[in-house]
Amino acid sequence: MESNSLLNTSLDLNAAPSRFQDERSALVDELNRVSAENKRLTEMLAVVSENYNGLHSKLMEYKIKNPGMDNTAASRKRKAEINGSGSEGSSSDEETCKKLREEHIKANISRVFVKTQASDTGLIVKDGYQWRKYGQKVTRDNPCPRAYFKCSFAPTCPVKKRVQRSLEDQSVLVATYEGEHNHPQVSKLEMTSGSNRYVTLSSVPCSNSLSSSAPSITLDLTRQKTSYDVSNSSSKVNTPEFQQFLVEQMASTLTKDPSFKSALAAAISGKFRQ
DNA sequence: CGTATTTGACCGGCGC
DNA sequence: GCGCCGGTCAAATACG
Repeated sequence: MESNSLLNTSLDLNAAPSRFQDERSALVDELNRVSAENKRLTEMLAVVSENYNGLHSKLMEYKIKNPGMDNTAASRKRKAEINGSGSEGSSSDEETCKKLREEHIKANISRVFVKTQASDTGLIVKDGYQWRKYGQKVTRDNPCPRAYFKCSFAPTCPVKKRVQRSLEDQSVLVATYEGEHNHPQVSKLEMTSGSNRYVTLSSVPCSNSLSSSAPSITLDLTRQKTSYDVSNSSSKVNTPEFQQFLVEQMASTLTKDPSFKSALAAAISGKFRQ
């Protein structure tokens, strides 16, 4: 709103032609509209995050109170292990520790939806870490092959990831991370540069730590260059008005993008399922 | 030549 | 016990 008045002031001083004036007022209207939309979406996201955090903490409480009540496919194995060791009653401390470690790694599973360009057919998700591919498989539920990666620091770093194209939107890559890195990122540069421009839509962590389960949406703004080329107007880009305009336009573009909406919906429904 | 990727073989868990 | 399926291994191949 502040930028609005600023724009109007400069408009009067310059006594611009009416066509230019119309263009400006249209842009200001658009700016106001996307500001409102952005505000609304931010509020919605805050509500969703709040609900998720509440549900997640309740789920964790419930799991602690009722171990073994989890009926997901992933936990069936664990359940069998618990039952098996219970009936035998002879598992050593070493085995128990190993199982606990494995469980801890399995608990730190997070899913990340990554929007790629339509022309990008690879299964590479640049996340700042270095990965070594060790397998690829076509699964039953999805005709797109699933790629298996291990962290390059393995076996020191036990983290694995699976990358597969989304069944609903094949331009969206679904990366499933297993475990936590015990070393810093190899290159942060890889996350923001390179031939691919990614929009990391959402991470859906399900670790036991609440602090790490806070929802995050990371936008790679390099993508916007295609729509809003500012390379020839470097004198304008430093003004707060223009920067806000850019931010608003980026937000507007994302909210209008149907694939963004579908991926966001998938991420939110994923959170609720968990 | 060393390293990364590909791809068919193999293994273990699970349901019937 | 058998077959299916997802995950992993490791030899072959590609690449710089």
